[in-house]
Amino acid sequence: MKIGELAKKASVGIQTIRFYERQGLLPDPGRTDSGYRLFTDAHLRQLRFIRQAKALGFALEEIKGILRMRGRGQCPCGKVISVAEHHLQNVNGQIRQLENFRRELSKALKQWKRSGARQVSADAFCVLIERAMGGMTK
Amino acid sequence: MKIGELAKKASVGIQTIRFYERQGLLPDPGRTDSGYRLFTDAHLRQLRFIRQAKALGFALEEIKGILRMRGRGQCPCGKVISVAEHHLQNVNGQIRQLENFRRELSKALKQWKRSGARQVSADAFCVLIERAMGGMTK
DNA sequence: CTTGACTCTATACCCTAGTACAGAGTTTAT
DNA sequence: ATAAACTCTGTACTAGGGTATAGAGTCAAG
Repeated sequence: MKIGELAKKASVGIQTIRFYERQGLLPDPGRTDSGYRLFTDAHLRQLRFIRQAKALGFALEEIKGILRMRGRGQCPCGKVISVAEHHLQNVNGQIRQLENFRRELSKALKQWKRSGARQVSADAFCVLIERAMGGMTK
Repeated sequence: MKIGELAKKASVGIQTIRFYERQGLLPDPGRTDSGYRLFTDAHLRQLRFIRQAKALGFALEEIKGILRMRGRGQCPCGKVISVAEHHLQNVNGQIRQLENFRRELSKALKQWKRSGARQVSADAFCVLIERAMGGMTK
């Protein structure tokens, strides 16, 4: 398939595909005689994988590393695991922070709405954020 | 206090403080006769607030808006609330995604570790990410 | 009174992840 | 055969959030 079709199927822009190719995130597609890129379903799968991993918070560089390892078949070292574990740490931290914040925020929103919400100062909001951060490691 | 002391107390770089000042996130500090910035404890509190809000995922522009509202005392409109609600939506989505991913990832990590971990291919990791994304809205 | 640490402005640069545009060539539908 | 739609390369630009450097002035200790 040509680049436009791939872009549509993966819901990304054409420029983005060429950008990923330049960054080494997508393998060289074949070309027609006239130089048009010709992608396969494997490219589509990989492109979707990239977007998914990105949505989970992986940086393009990390994704590239993972793809490189995958390309070599079995991974002889614990690198995949350490990448995953590292990310898991971050994920845990983020979840804790966000949950804390959500709890405080939704509590405050309810109260504010009940009380007419006309007296909500941004100051109260700031205090809320400060409270929501309380007990955080970082 | 001078900029270096403030930087230390808030654990940010000196450049960052000047950057925030330029961006309108910190009010004009006073100056000595020779032009050195002189910050107060109020600046320190505000700077800490900025870092906290940032850690919660607010963009500098949003933080600026909140601070502007706080500066005007009471907020006459529901703007503070709508900022908060909007962010809460995002937070909920992020938490759901991350929890899903964490569950899958930690499960897989345990299995891999038990089984010697020498056979963990990056491919398995990719499959995991694909599974972790399953049932996601976006 | 000099040396080293600190601060000033201004400008430039970094990274991440794209997005846009110009100008040329190619394919497809009518 | 021609216009619309598509693709190519290369370059430049964007936004967000800083970080670095140069060259000059200032402050404190010995």
